[in-house]
Amino acid sequence: MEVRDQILRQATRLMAARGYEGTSLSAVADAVGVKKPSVLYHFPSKAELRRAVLDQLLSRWNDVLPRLLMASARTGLDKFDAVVGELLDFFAQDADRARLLVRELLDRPEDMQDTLQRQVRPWVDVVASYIRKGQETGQIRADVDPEAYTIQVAVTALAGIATSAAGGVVLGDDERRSPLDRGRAELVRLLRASLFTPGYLEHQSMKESPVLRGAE
Amino acid sequence: MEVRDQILRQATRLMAARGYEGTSLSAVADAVGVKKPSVLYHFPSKAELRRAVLDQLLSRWNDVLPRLLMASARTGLDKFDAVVGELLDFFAQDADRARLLVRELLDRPEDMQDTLQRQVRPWVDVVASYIRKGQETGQIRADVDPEAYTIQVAVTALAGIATSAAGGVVLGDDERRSPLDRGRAELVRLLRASLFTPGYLEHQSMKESPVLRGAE
DNA sequence: CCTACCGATCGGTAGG
DNA sequence: CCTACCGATCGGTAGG
Repeated sequence: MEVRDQILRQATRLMAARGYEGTSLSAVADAVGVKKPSVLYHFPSKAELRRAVLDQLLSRWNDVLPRLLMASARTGLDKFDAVVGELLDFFAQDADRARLLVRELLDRPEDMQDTLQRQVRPWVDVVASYIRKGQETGQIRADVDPEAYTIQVAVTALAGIATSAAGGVVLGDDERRSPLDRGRAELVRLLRASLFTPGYLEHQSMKESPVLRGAE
Repeated sequence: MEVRDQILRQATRLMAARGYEGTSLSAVADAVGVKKPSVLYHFPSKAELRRAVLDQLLSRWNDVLPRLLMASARTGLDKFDAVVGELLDFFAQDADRARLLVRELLDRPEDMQDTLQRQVRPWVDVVASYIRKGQETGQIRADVDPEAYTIQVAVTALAGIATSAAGGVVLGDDERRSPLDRGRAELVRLLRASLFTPGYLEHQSMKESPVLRGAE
């Protein structure tokens, strides 16, 4: 089992960096320290290896993200910033998987439709229902499209991480903050300012966010 | 010259859909209707073909985008929506090139750093200076980071188009609007609400946008 | 998990 | 712009 996990790890890393077509089974085998036929013993074909890598990615995110969001939603701090911050940190630390998912969306859009429908649609609905609660109590702007907003957050976070290796350099002349921090801070500001009503932002200063507490 | 242009067109289309490694010179030749050595007559290597495709992409965008932004900025309509709308339409109609650029950012992040620094950095500075003017007159929020906001708009627009073939399906059950229109409308709302000051948005209803007129 | 091997396809060249 | 060809590498198999 040790070798199988190593194959998955190295395949994820290599396919994230060079793409599926750009990653040979020999390259995966070399990275693990075995020969090519051993890779094909654990995964009967290259296509099956791709599927296993993607399955592991989605099951990991479906496992970790809910806990992470729940946990940060319970802290006493500014909850919106906490949740969005945790989300961005998670993607940033898991940059290889973020890149790999973007590649899959580009390589096989049709095949990914079913997968997204089953794996991420339920979570979009959960977040959207929180947004609707906030709209009923007047804390969230009435003109927010709950589902579209949620997807926008996910796509933006994903894209920001996936392209950060090259794109961060355009923001290059700030001495105090790294380009990544600067882009991240602006993204959090952008998402917050476009979600909450002006009155709510001014008077509450975002110290408490009933959007997330509403669920408890 | 006819064949050379056809090679560039088909290479752009194929590399956008399948990536550089997933696109063979034979596949490009077949799509054009010639044999592989003819492709290598016009472009001495596959790497040179890639470079030509990317060069054409960037020179086209550097040529078309400025005109497009200037033109839409002069109309009497809501200028912010016009400019952002034109930008999104342009990327949507040029989806192959948007996908290809995202792939290049993933495949060769280091090589793309120089290219971005030279080709897009100047435009980021131009847009950022307009935002600063809007901040001085109080129409744009003081806490907006001009450069980071501009890059965020570009990355988000690019990522939205590049992943729309697969991602649009998650927004699937609205009968009146297509998922793409819905995502697009929410993106425009999000960018607008996070840019302008609440007072300016309420009183002016965005009928005039001095942000862009400031340059005339 | 390995050695040895398979046909197919890759990018690229010679030569016209 | 073509035919003919090159060595290298690809995903995958046989057999142990």
